This record gives sequence, C-alpha cells and structure tokens, in this order.
Amino acid sequence: MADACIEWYDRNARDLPWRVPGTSAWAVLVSEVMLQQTPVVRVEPAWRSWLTRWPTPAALAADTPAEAIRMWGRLGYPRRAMRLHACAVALVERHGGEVPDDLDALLALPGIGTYTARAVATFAYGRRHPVVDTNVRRVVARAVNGLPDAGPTTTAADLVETAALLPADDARAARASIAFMELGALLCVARSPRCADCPLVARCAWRAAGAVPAQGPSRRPQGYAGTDRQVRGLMMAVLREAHGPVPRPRLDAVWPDEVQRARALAALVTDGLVEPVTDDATHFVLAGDRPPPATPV
DNA sequence: CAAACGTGGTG
DNA sequence: TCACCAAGTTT
Repeated sequence: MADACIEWYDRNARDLPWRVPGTSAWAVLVSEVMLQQTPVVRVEPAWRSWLTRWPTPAALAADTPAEAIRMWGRLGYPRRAMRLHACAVALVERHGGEVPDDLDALLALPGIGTYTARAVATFAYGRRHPVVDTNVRRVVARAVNGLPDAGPTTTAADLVETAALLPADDARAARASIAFMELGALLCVARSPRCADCPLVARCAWRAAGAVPAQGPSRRPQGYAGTDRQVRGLMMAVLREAHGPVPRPRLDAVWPDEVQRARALAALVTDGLVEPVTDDATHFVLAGDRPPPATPV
C-alpha cells in the first residue's frame, strides 16, 4: 500500500513551498501550525510573509505577540499565532533557538500536539513516526478498514495502525506519510472521492464493500453565525487593523448584543489575545502591544 | 472527553 | 442557500 501511494505521490504531488528540499525545520513547523484547520491555498501566501519577516525562532521571539497576531491575518484561530510566538520563545529558551527533532521535546512546545510533533520530526528531520491527520485517518479507514469515514479524533489505535503501514526505511517512511496525506487531500476526499484515479482502488476495502456512504447526520456543531466566535473574530479584526489603543466603543460597534459583546471581549482578555491598556478598561490592544509609558523628564 | 476555538470556499 | 469541510490543540 505504501509503495503504490509513494509512486502516485511522486507523479501527482502538489508543488508546495514547504516541501522544497532544504526548507528549515522552523519553516516546516510554521507551515504545520498554519495548516491546522486552514486550507493550503490560504496558508501559502501567509507562510511566505511570515518566514520572510521571521526566518528564525529567535527573530519571532524578539517581536511582540501582537505583531504575530497581525501577520496571522485572517487565517483563523488567532490563538495559534499566540502559541506560535510562545513556541518561538520556548525554542530560544530551551533549545538555543533550534527546533528539536525529538518527539517529546516537540510535544512540550506550545501549540504542538500529537500530529504536529510527528509531522515536524518526520518531514523536517526524516525521523520514522506515524503521522496521522484527518486525511490519513480517512484513507486508512477506507482502504484498510472498509469504513466510509474515520472517527472524529485521532486515537492511539490510529497511530499503531498507521505505523504498521510504514516502510522500514526512515526516509521512505516519511515519504509514505506525506503520500498518505496527499492522497487524502486530493483523491480520497471527504465528499465525492475520485476513486477512478486512486492507486489503491483495486485493493481498497471500502470499494470492495461497495463504497457504502456514511449513515446518519455527522452531528457536529459547526455553526458560526451569531456565536461568540464570530463576535470575537469581529473584535480581533478591529484590533488587528488598529494602530494605537482601541476605545471600547469601537469594539462595541461590531455587534448589537451587549451581553454577548462583553462575554466575547472578556474571553479574549482571558485567553491573552487582548489586553486592557489601563485598569479602567476603556481601551484595548493586542497582546503585548501596550504603548510604552510616557518617559518622565 | 466533549466542547471551544476563525474563516472562507464549495456542492 | 446553507451545511459541510479544511495538515488540530487545549482544557
């Protein structure tokens, strides 16, 4: 299975900048964090801008979280920008500004979880680890287990199952992992998979079973309009564009419901994305963007 | 462990 | 139009 996927990958892989040989581990790490729940097409330009401005962890660590949040733009989940900044600080403090290749050291970094740690160790350093994301889980669920889709989250069993598919050779195992992911992203997609072009079609357990579609509603609360998340997003957009401290009324203008506004703003402060400039909380800034105190003469 | 966490494109 | 989906992590 791995061989067929690698062969397909070699001919059909997208030409993505973070896959270019010689890409730094930091650049790979940044790409992986940006790609958490955000489509490739939106990540590409943001990734280029980010790495141009902050080519190393030390460069980012020397800047403010606010600048990271601004550079993050509209990628979504701005807490990822916060954590990426915190990650850069941790890399400087704990690893001399280098990205470690050790799984446990990677997992201990802010914003780096099971998937990202393995992705960095594998794609930046060629280590042999199962790399399991939503694409891989879908491919394995279908091709190996004959199911229409994978479960909602990655389990320990998923890691074991995927590890069993990896070639013995480290470099080839890494290639297999990226091939599984690419297959899930381009052909074995969630809706209307392109089985006709799939290198696994002849041995796919799901196809063999008749490619029965998933039953029942996928029941996930994906709604966005009217949620606190939307209100937070609107407020963050105002703060990103602002130069100086933003007066509370400008944040209030983004949403009619006062109760919800207050809740959203309080949550942003609690999360550390936003800070009140003064104790009276009449003005707000992005994290770390507090203006310097007036220098006494 | 379920829920929270942005944003925009698409069938 | 609107529900679904996109290289997850944290609490």
